[in-house]
Amino acid sequence: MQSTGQAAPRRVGARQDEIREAALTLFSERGYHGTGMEQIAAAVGLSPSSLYNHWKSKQDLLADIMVATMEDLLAGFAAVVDPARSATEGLRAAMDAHVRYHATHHREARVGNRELTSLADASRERVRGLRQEYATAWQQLLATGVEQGEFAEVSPRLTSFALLEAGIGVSQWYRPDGALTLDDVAHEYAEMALRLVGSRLT
Amino acid sequence: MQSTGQAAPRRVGARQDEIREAALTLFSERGYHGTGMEQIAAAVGLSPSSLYNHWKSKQDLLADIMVATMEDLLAGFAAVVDPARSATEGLRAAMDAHVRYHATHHREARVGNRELTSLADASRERVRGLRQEYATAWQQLLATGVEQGEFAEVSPRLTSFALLEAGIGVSQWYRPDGALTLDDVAHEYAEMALRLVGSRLT
DNA sequence: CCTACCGATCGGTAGG
DNA sequence: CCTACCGATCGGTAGG
Repeated sequence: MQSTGQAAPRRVGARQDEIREAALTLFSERGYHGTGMEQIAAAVGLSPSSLYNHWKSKQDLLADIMVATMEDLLAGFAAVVDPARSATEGLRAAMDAHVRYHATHHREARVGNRELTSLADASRERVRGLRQEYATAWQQLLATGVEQGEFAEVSPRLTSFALLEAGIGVSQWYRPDGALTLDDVAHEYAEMALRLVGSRLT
Repeated sequence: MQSTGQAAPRRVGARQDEIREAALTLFSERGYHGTGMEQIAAAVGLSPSSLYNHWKSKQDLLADIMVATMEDLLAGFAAVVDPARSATEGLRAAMDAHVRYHATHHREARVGNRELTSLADASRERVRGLRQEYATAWQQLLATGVEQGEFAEVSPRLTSFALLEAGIGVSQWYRPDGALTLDDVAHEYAEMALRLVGSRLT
């Protein structure tokens, strides 16, 4: 929780960010248990013991990374989905943001999706709660579209699971220097989402 | 590779299977690097050193599990997709099998999707090759449907990524004692697949 | 299949 | 921010 809600004037140290960044890369490549504090230290040019001047523990680094990831996804959803507009526009915007996030944050996506069981109880429950919040927001968006007759009679639950998972998968294959631009991919997936729910406003 | 291609008359020991089973459960719960040989031994009531009478190494257990998983998925696809039938029937059958596998093998799905980087070079390349083979089979199935005008003009690559990922996701939430039966889920996802490609034969 | 044990590495602390 | 070091645990082997 060191990266959010810090109203104190003393800003977060650059070294702290540097260490977090190195940990994020290594956790995503080798997994939490496959990464040693010594490797993180080597990546930033410090001795292992010096890391503890910036972070309480290895576990704290993981918790900060995973909580921030879910908060970013939730903030992204809230920023682009306007409840005053149609469910079609909401779904298009949500899928666009969801895919953009995963295409540009493959390290966060990888860690977020494989290390839930590596978290200590308290932070695991916190991350689980945020994930549930995100899933519920999607499900409600789809339920609204179905109720208002804007979407076909699909299952909001199954459809939201399928769309979320498909979007997360983008983090596994998207490359900035590939044939498809970020705009292309985000647009294609948003169109897929509207096709899957059978939106009548497209 | 101890579970496949064993033409020798001496059959695979029950103990070997027992150990593999325990390793699969533990790897899926705590990850490969988060699991110790001592925990696997405790799960089957042996001392850690006795495991080495049945398996060469911890790494060998992981390789066997991950290779077998991909071979099962490929065999499942080949068993249900009949090239003589329509692309629509092929996609329906492929998605049905894909979802059934993931709903009933959540441990294998979890390990398969998070431990690729924990594999030693040789087996990692082997698993990567099998994954590529599976992805290509799906992509070709979709390309055929598009070429023959049976599906809409979707991107076989992106659509196959989305469908594969959505189906894998089922392993994360499906419960045998839940509201939806295995048949329900497999059927719903197969319908989603046909809707996503805009099949004209439904 | 076990006891006994190997060197290596783990996350983290003491003390300055 | 470093050196020096802690106890614990790691995967694996020797020998019977």
